[in-house]
Amino acid sequence: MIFNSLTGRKEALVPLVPGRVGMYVCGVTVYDHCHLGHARSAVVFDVIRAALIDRGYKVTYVRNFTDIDDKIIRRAREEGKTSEEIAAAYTASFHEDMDRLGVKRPDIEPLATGHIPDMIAIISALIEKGAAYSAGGDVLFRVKKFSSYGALSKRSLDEMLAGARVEVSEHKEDPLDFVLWKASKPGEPAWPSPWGPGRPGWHIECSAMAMKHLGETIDIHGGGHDLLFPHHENEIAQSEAYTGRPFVRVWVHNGFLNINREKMSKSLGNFFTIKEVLARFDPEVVRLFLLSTHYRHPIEFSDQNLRDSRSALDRAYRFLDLLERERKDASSPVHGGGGGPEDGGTSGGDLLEQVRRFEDRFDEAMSDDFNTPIALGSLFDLVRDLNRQIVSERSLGRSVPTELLGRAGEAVRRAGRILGLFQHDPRAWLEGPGGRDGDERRREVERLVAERTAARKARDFALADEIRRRLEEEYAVVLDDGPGGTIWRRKAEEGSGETGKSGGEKRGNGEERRGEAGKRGNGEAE
RNA sequence: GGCGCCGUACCCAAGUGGCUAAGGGAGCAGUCUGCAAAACUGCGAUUCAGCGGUUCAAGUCCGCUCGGCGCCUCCA
Repeated sequence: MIFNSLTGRKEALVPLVPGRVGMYVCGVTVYDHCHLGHARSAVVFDVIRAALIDRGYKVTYVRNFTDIDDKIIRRAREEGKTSEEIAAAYTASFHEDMDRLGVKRPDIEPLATGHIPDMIAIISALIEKGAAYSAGGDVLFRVKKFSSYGALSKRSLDEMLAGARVEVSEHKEDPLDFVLWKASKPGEPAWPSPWGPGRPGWHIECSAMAMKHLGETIDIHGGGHDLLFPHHENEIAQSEAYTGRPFVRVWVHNGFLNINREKMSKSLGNFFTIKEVLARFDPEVVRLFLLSTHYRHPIEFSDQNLRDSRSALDRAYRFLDLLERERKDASSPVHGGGGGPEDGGTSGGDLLEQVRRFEDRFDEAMSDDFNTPIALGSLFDLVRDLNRQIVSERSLGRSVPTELLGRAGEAVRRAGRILGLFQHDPRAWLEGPGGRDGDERRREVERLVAERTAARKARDFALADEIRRRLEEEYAVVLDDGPGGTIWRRKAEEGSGETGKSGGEKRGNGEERRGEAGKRGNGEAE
């Protein structure tokens, strides 16, 4: 089941072509670095795509770049560069962010500037059909000609007019009409067209790119909730007026990422870039955080929430590490841990049952409108259940059959592949980042641990404790004496501070606020 | 002004008519441990913003009130 913004309820996904899903998601306008709100959208649809593939669909995922637009032009002018240079730079920045977040590349990443002829073709056809008109070098869509306008955003033409915030331009026949083609001013980037040099309006590019790559009717069209109106409403109008067929079967909109209860956005200036966040938190921590709330609900960005996610992720990795160590122990002759495959016993049966139950619950959750919070809940249930089993077997002098340990680990890893989590080796994750000094640090830690083990053997606990203290203070390493020897892991480090402390103070100046300052809450209360 | 969303324990967060209100984080206590850590066990909402209503049964449906937010303009 998948929630469709158009119908307002969950529906079964019925692709146009059985077994294949065409999915288009509105990408970003490449005029600046992306903030965490953009990351949410990308991660959400990354997971949706993976869940669909897991369910056996052949998915074609298209996500565009808006690489020509007023903001890009403005930015280029400010920096004395070309629009192309700006677009290229921030496209690269976006890719870097996505790669770090483990967001897989879509199958196709079309550029608006690469589809100008397609847009012109659509616009020309719309004019012929009387759905659009040219005026003063612009081409506008005649909204009143499209009777079902407002179906997606559930508002009537009258209501929209009553809103009175619609820009009334001199060329418009009607205030609600929107631009398909925009005449360029001298010096601005321009493409030749039947209506003179100009550039595409924002909405037409998505229609053109979606239809070009996925056909006239696409199965899933997604984007942030803020795109629902007018962007997606306009896409529907122009596309359906053009083809006469339904444009999209299921509309999917992700909720906002809030900060201090407000939407994180460029125009409010209350954003943290993905790079800023990743400087303080591991990408998987960020992903877990983003997936811990259902994709349609708002999620609150805060240091505390990120730290909670880090703790939760550590718990999962500790569990995965335990599985692997148990496996080694059980198969090592030294331990002779009896847990051969035939040792199944009663607990083995329970355990297999628990793993299966987890798989079922996980799939069920993901199938129910991609309910990642429930999916994660089922995962942590499994963690608790298996930890419990392992402890109880241990107390009986036995170990859990290695096959089942492997089966459990695989189940978690499969879930992790869909969510983009648990992609690290558990020991490497727990021990902390390697890097240039990593090996050096590791050797030193190992040496101290061995030294302490010797001290413990000699029952020199004073020295052992001293070494532990040193490891914690100098290496931020915490020790864990277990039946299989001493293991160590990095202490959950405190974030380095700056970014999160302010907790979303608005950025005072910044170009984003230009002309917008005071739009809200500028102190002039009535 | 129009349309819409949200309000669940200290924090985060599922649950959308019916078993004891998932799960994570934090806290406290216990088991284990030379000491720790982890893990496990127990404690923690007789209650789901408030008030009415529908129903045999409501956190879940309806109405009102209070509080927060979003879209209507570029925005994931």
